[in-house]
Amino acid sequence: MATIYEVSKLAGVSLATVSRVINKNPRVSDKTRQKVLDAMAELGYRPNSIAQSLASNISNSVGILVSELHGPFFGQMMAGIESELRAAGKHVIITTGHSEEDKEKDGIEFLISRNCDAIILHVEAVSDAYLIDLCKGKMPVYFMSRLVEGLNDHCISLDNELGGYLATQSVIAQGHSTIAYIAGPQFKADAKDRLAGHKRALAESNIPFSDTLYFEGDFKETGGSDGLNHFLESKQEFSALICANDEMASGAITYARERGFSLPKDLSIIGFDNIIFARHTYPKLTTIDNPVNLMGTMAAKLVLKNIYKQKNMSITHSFEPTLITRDSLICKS
Amino acid sequence: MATIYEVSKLAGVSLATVSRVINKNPRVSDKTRQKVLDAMAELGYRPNSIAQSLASNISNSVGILVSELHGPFFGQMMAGIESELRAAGKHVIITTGHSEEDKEKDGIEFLISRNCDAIILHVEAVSDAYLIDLCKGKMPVYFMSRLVEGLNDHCISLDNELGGYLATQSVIAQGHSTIAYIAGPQFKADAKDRLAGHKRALAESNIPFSDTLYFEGDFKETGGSDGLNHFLESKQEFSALICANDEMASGAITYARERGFSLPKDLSIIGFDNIIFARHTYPKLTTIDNPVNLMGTMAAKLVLKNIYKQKNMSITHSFEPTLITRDSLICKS
DNA sequence: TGTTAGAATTAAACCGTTAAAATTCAAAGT
DNA sequence: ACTTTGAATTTTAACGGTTTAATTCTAACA
Repeated sequence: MATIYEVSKLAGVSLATVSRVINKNPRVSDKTRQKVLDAMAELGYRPNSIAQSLASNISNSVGILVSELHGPFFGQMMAGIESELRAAGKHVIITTGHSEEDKEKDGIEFLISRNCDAIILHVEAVSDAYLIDLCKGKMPVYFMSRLVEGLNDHCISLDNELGGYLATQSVIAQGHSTIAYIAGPQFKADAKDRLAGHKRALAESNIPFSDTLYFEGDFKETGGSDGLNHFLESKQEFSALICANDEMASGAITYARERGFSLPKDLSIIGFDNIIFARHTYPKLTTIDNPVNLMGTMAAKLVLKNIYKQKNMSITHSFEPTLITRDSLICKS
Repeated sequence: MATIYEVSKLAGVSLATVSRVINKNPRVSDKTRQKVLDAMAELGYRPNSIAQSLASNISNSVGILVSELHGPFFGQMMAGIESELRAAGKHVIITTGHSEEDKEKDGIEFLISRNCDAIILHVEAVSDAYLIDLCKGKMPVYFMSRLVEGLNDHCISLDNELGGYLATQSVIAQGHSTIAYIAGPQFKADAKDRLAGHKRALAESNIPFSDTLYFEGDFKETGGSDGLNHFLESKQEFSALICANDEMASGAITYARERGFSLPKDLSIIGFDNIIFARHTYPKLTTIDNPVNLMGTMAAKLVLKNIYKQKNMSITHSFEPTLITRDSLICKS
């Protein structure tokens, strides 16, 4: 690959001049600029962004850490961030944390060492204290789907407690009073908040929270089937099932039918997240919308505004979940 | 962030010695090594991988270009590549091409300029000629889900033609003879190959291919509903519907039910890819398995073997699709 | 014609690391 | 005691750019 040096030689100008035309610095005459441009074209020159990054301390790329690369939730999130950033000519460096503390830290270190201009994190295993400490460093850090105490400006978050409340309230509004709940892993803040919202709605209607109608799932399809199986084995009565995310709800729906249920007649089910596939279950899944794609673009806008100094960026830090009514939740018969 | 220079000063040794302990070069005495290690710990030193990359021309990261960040197909693919590479201590830089020629080229340029040690591409819009040319360059390039003429060693591919054949053959084996087909975008090689397989199976059974039972979809849910709607409007008779991927099949299933179909009785449907959600449609989707996650790990192994010189890597370049029998395809009544 | 301001350009230092060549050092061989 | 040898270490020059300060060039003005 041709270097800036070869370009400068061919064009008969200095390195600095070539650098200036690369960076669209106006302090170069049209004549000279053209000479340089021609030379670059002739050599097929392309700036080495590693070298640029080292010299200028700007990489035009922002680091992203997600828990997983697959799954509808992270897919939408990454897509939201990337499209917004890409439109502004910035690139994205993605790595994973797998919801494990060590791997999350490792991923963060990697992004920092890659000289990103900023990093956007979706971390679940790492402590608030660690994050607060991290924010004291030189690298600008932003958080997706997590509200860190005192770092509100750095967070784009969803009111998961409200979402959890909304889900349960909707179920109660349909006349259900024996309600099973499959939670997400409780070390994850969003799973915990959703459960808290569930409990608040329950309390508000004077329905006691019952341990026997509670199951901690894994946020995956198997969590839904395992949870439902658990409840069924325990011979509990319940007319509605709340799942802390749509994947578990899908698993539960499929498993319910395997166990001979007719849905939604025999059991009402509600999910959370409103993933694309939620409208392709049968019955179509009633769920709580989590505008994760939008939140992704917002996180991107946040760094565009703060780091790349773009104007006219209005930022919303906090998002509210809404109920999406479909077919899987009906009146208690 | 502390630099190697500060470490060397604190430890009282030269830059080169510090560099040697960073790189685990044995040519340094235990005593000195310890001094350096202590200094690094005290300063919280972390090598700047940008500078390392510039100096050594090795980045320990491999670039990945996918069409989209969301969607089950790419999710599985990225996850497969990443997990294998991560286990070997390598990192991944992901960017997107959005199935558009310009963006694909732009993404490739970005990855090259980032000094990746190799790049793995899932490109759809760019021509074979361009790729052949690209391979002549200095950057090692590998292709996912695409077979480029003469570049077999660089490709990890699925026999899509066979998959298409398999799907149609299975449908015919169930007694169907009026078969509608919703294809993927025909500028994509895999979509074209799947269609070719479909036609071969048809021909083999002396069933004529009918333009009126063909629809070119977009590989998304809407492609399925639009396609089915198109066939329904045209008052064609057909007892089975083949979709070139599972997302379109899901869309078709949902739409069929909206139009009052009872599935699978009124219409048999088969998909392609075997995405996670295929088992959560109702009826559960019969489909063709596309081991894209496995292919991802294989692509990673390929670069681990060729670029990072790891031993004991046995590579499979070509994968075969298999039929996954579930509930959405039944005998013609 | 001689100044001079301002624009265009260049030279040189720097970014944080690796690596080849040069140097120091200690132990072994004669 | 004096090389020889090989390991440990340092020196110095890359890597491919950016950027500041210094310099040259132009053209306008008195």
